[in-house]
Amino acid sequence: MRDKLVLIDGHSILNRAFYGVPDFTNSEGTHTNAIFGFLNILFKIIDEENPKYLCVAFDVHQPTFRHEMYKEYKGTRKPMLPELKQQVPLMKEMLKALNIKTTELAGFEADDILGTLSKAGEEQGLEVSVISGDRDLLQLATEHVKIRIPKTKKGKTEIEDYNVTQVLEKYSVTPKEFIDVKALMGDSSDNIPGVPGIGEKGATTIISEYGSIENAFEHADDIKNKRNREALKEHFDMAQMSKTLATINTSVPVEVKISDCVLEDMFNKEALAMVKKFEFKSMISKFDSISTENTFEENFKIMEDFGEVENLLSEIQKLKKVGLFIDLNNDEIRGISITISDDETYYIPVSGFITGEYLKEKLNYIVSNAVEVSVNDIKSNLRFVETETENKLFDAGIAAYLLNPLKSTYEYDDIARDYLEFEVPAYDEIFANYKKDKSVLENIDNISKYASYNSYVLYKSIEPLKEKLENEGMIDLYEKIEVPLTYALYDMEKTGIKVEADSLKEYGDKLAESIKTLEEEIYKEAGHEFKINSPKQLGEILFNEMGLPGGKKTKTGYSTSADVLEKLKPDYPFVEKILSYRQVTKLKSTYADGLAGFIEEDGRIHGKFNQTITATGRISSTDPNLQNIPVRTALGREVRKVFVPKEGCVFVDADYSQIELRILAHMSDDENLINAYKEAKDIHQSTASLVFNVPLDEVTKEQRSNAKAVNFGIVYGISSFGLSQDLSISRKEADKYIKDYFVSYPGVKKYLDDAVESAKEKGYSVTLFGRRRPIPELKSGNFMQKSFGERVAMNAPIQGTAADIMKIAMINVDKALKEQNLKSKIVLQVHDELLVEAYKDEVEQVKQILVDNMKNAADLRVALEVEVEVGNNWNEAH
DNA sequence: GTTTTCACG
DNA sequence: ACGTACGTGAAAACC
Repeated sequence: MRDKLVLIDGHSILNRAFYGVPDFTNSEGTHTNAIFGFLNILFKIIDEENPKYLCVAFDVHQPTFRHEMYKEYKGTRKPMLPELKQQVPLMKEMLKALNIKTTELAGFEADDILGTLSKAGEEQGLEVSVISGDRDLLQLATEHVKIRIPKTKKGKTEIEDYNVTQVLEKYSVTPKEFIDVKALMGDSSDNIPGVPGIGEKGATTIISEYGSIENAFEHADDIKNKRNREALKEHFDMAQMSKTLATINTSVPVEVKISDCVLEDMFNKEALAMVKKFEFKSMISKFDSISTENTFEENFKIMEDFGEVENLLSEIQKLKKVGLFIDLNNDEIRGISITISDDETYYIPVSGFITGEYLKEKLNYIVSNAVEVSVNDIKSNLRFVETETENKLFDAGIAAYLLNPLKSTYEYDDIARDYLEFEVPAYDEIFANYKKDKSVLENIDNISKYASYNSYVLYKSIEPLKEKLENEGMIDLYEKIEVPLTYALYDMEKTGIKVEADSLKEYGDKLAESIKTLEEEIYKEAGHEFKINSPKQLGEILFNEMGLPGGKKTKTGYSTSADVLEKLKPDYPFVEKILSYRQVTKLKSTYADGLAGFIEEDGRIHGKFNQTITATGRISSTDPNLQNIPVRTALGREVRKVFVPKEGCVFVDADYSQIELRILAHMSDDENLINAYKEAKDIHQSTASLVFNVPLDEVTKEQRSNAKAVNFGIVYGISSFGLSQDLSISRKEADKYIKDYFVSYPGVKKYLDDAVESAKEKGYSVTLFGRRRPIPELKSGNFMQKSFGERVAMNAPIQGTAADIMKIAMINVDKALKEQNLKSKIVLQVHDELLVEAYKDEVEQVKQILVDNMKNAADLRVALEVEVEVGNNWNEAH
């Protein structure tokens, strides 16, 4: 067997990866998609070929020899986008870390280096693979050199291979002849002019017959196609020049020797550190073999002896701070890990005399005897803690979230990397291969290692996180808002909300009937059965089989979204049935069936309210999502009727009225907007009056509704395109609305401009309470991304401030309910709405508490208004 | 696992 | 020329 040499065309593959992989950044805002794609291709190739040698060639960005001769043809290539450009040096660093040889040569293109090395490799008796996205290189294919062209589609990389036979099959010419084909047809991306008038087809025909441009020119008179014949005769000089340009130089003075390119020790510490920095989570498992060596581990102990544990914990009263991790298995305590000093970390598993109950007891002992206990998520730990925790628990997850709300997780490994400047193995590394081999999840060494790293990092992170919060002006936000809130949320989750399972079932049955009827009607009109909820099949039927007007919209085919169908509805009653079908199936699957699965034995749903998810500071709701229960249609609202207060209670529902617009009025200090609120005007009507320049009492319904859309648009970070879409008007008209709006509210205009400018300067936007949202998109060279960043800069302070205010209100409502010894409890929060399950004799007090605390949560230049209602189900109360 | 759609604020 | 309104989560279809 011949040894293998793999040669990679660096820029070409990076470029392919950049355009083939959707744009993304790590949490620092560095674009990493091209690097990710490159590595995927690299690892795939290495997996397949297991080469002995590997080398990556890059272009130097200087005029190359071949192009130097014909400078006038340079310059049509587009400049590299900054998102890609910034990845080039990082890619080279990454390769260096992987111990992969890279090479570049001033004055020559990567092609030439690859050509030279592939020839040399073949001569040394190696089997050579050249990896490039560029078909130019096909000319290099020989018996022992194959060209491999990776294609990234839909996240998967597939590689097309070309040896001599395959080139011949696909292009009907030999690799050498391929140069001549190119000389005739040209290549605009490579600045090869070719012969005007001869395209791919003509070039292939000529060369497959005559073998070369020279021979073809000699026999030019025999060429049958008149246009091609004349073109070749007239422009033979162009063809010759193009051939020079297209020919890869296979004898350039490369500095590297193939023997320098031995592939070894790729998966080392440095490379792992970079992969982690880039946050390529899926690649970390490739480094399994090295992840075992670690410096802290020696300080981690497993403590199974009852006496030892007792002894250890008896010292606890001296402790200032503790890092604590509760290890759960099926919701039961399986062990705990505590870190009590830099080199004392203990994992205590449940075994023998050490029972779950015992550990829970000790846990409470620790909390009451330590000055400060650092945990990752207070809310999820609270069910094991019965002792008073006031000001004792530090929540590293929440702190890390405030410092960067854009991350998807705030695990110990993220925290170590971001705030402690060291790397620790992540879950996937410790439990390597658990997807294939479940036993690794049971392995005590893995379990203790995981638990220990958790408590160790939690222990170490208190000061760095607090210091950072302090420096960034968010310590109050953390202490006064987020931490108290997490207790309020814990209570809400524990309380849950009662849902009538029987009524929900009936509702589901009713929907099922309706679905059946609609289905039959739809199949009848379509002429056959199909998956109505498949956009692909539906698009095919609507726009091809039935010939409805409307073109493509999505990457994959026709758009069949509601706003497209809505426009077709008046002319085609059929699509109305589709829309109904969509609505009814949605209600059934997501709500009727979906919610039923979450009703617990107490007849209540205990959903989760997540505090570290959103970019703006809102809370989110999952398992199930209780913040998107239908309200806009009558049939949807039926769902709300099954949400009921328990026996002896009613619901009291309190709603902020237009909180975001009021915040805008406050933050912009716009005179007209503030006055409108002060005079208690209908804000949309008032806006319409100003924007359309009509007296207040002459504002039409349509004008009001348009003004309402503009008001929404302002809060979202207005764009004429967005507004035009929403109102189904032209962009020009939308533009005029916006202009007129800004004339009416010049303060708002100034505020929004300032918000964008300030965010550009600082890199983040800020709410009234100091909450930050980083906006890396503002630095993008991509128009679309940058525009997105600008809209975010306008929206985030407003949406975020509203979230802050609601959080303050919740804390105070919760506190007031307790202080007044009421049994009534908050059960839901839906961004600007609070739902309280109120005992009947507490209703008046509850109403008062809600209104007072919500109104007084912030002192703005315009008053916050709260609407409060009472009902026997959520629908009635809202 | 990704894409599309749609429910809410 | 580009191609979107801001913030979420869940289900079905498809690959």
